[in-house]
Amino acid sequence: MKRNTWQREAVKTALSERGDFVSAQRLHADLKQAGSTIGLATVYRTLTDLVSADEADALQSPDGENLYRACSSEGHHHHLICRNCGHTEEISAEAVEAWAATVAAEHGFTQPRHVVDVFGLCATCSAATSA
Amino acid sequence: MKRNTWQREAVKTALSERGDFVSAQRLHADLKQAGSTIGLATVYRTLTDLVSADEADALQSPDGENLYRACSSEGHHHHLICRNCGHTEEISAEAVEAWAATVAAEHGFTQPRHVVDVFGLCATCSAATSA
DNA sequence: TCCTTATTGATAATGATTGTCAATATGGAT
DNA sequence: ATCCATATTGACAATCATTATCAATAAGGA
Ligand SMILES: [Mn+2]
Ligand SMILES: [Mn+2]
Ligand SMILES: [Zn+2]
Ligand SMILES: [Zn+2]
Repeated sequence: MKRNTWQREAVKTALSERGDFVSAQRLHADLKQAGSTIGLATVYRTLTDLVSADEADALQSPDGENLYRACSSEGHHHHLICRNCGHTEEISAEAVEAWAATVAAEHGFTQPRHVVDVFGLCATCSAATSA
Repeated sequence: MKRNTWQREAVKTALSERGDFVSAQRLHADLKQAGSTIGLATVYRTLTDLVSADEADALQSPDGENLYRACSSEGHHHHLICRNCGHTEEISAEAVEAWAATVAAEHGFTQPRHVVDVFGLCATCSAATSA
């Protein structure tokens, strides 16, 4: 009984068009800027739903803000993020997935979740920095 | 001109005795519980300082709270954390280190850093939950 | 002991996120 | 097409961790 609303579509579209990680606050501000009357709470709810449905990925910025991104690849995966320009590339990490599950089990931990992100300087920013 | 205060010592001691990751809020509550008159702002300031001085490790819990821990081991390592009671076990992950470096290089990223933490329910909390 | 000023802590302010709830809109049933 | 039960929305308040203020205090060199 999941209903289709223009609000949900608006969030999905805005997220896809952007490509990089965005905060709920900023996405809402941009939507309003473009003339939308969508509410902030709805943006939060929709983003949370998208993450649950594996249609978007979330991560925490160093200052604690939650950032969201429309994922092109299906299923669980991780990210390689440029800490200078924010450019993001999706990466699979099967070896790490297995490792996380194994190490949790070995220590008697259940319901394991893992946070795996790689931050660095992308090729472009690396070149600019060394120049 | 860094001055030594009993407040700073109290935080360092409390953090060391605990061993696991704690939030500033909880550490402050425990200190007060034990009779200390230390202020909350001071706990926050001291923890931030300890991290800067590499005397403590910090990480973000899944719900966005900042957690701190007095680290015994010097080198780079990761953690297996109970998201219910905060119990922490240090884990080494050589395979993950290598993987992170490799995947970064493959995408042209330089100066790679990684965030790798596993959250779950420890054996004790798992038993309590299922009971 | 004196004095400069780093440090403290009660309190207010900030800011992201979540809860509330009456009004609205969706989609299946009639 | 019309009804209707209820999922969804959005303005607003509430929560909660963290930070900023700033007057009072105390560390430690002179
Ligand atoms: Mn992704
Ligand atoms: Mn550690
Ligand atoms: Zn870049
Ligand atoms: Zn536990």
